[in-house]
Formats: sequence, structure tokens, C-alpha cells
Amino acid sequence: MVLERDFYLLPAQAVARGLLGKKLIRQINNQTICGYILETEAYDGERDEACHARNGKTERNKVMYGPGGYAYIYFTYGMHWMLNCVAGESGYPAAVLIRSIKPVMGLDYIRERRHPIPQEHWTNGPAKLTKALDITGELNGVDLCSKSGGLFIEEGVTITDGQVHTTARIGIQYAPEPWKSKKWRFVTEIMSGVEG
DNA sequence: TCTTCGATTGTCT
DNA sequence: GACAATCGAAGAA
Repeated sequence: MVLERDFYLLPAQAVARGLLGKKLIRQINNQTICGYILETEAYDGERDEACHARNGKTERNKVMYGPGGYAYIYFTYGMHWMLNCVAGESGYPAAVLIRSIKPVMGLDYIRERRHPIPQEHWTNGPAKLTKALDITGELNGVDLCSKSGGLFIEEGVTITDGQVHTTARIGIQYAPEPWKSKKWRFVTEIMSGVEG
């Protein structure tokens, strides 16, 4: 079942927690690639000094200002694409960065794109998973609640609170406190025991 | 195993 | 003109 819009209209932290264990699905060229979401980060509003919306609305971040459930995909470090899903109501800029997934379908497709890198390193980073699933700026703004965009999220496995670990966000050393230390990174350790 | 550092370009000041 | 929500190779230990 594809996750419905309501799921994404909650605050970014709730969406980030809720996405753990859900299935990220990419359909391209009649192939389906999918994996369980293992790691996310919440970016919450213009007041969050680590959020791209901290300086207001721009051409780059405008998708974040729309309603939740759409893909916000941006380019950084001159070579990497990042996948986020927009959270919250329309008008409030918030998003959840997908940092890591466990691939369970379309392994041949990923292997082709990521060789000779070992399997455990295929999708364990935000730029790695976009490369593995062929996610680029062309998908910026697609509706994650619709299968027609080629990128969407479905119900997956249940993750209990005991399986969730929270830490400070990664790669935002430029941000001042308290934002730098907010524990808005959500990680789960279900690498084994999950079958597609 | 750990740390350092180069790659490479869109976006904003 | 500065720098970024990163990766992975190379070198040190």
C-alpha cells in the first residue's frame, strides 16, 4: 500500500521516525528497485539553521514549501544528489533526508550501477542510494503518493521504539547551536531478519 | 582501523 | 567568490 498524503502532513520529526522500515520504491525501464528505509534526518522550518530554508524561499528549495509527500531532490558537493521527502502542511518548509536503505529488490540493477563496490556499501549513504536507484534532479517535485512518478513509498515492516536510535545530524557543522546538536537523525538496526 | 583530502558545480551572498 | 545535508581513495599507524 502506497503511503497516503496524511502520513506526510505531520511534523518532520514524526515523518522521519515513521519512515523507518517503510519501502522506498523506484520504477524505471520496467524494472522495480526497492529497499527498506533505515536512516533519516529531519529538517524543520526556516528557524532551523541547518535547513535549506533557513534563508527563506528560493528557486532551489521551493518544493519544501509545498505540502508533504513530494520529493525534494537537490545537488551538492558538485557531484551528489540527495533525496528528501517534504513534510508538513503547505506553506511550512520542512523535509526528511533519506540517508540509508536496505535493498531487497532489483539487486541486479543496483549491482550494475554500483560495481565493483561491495553490496553492504551500495546504499548506506544519501548520495550512494540516489546513485544506486538512478535518482536525479529530474525527479525533483514528484508526488510520492502516486505510483505514476516512478518514485514512491509503501508500507513496510514495523519498527519499535527500542529499535530506533537518535543522534545529531550529519554534515551540518556550519549550523549554530542548538540546531547542530538536535537529535533529529533517526537510525534503525534491522539489517538482518528482514526479507523482501 | 583511522584520518586526511581531492573531486566538481549549482546556488546564494 | 565561497561553499555545500558526501564519497571514496590514499596514506599513516
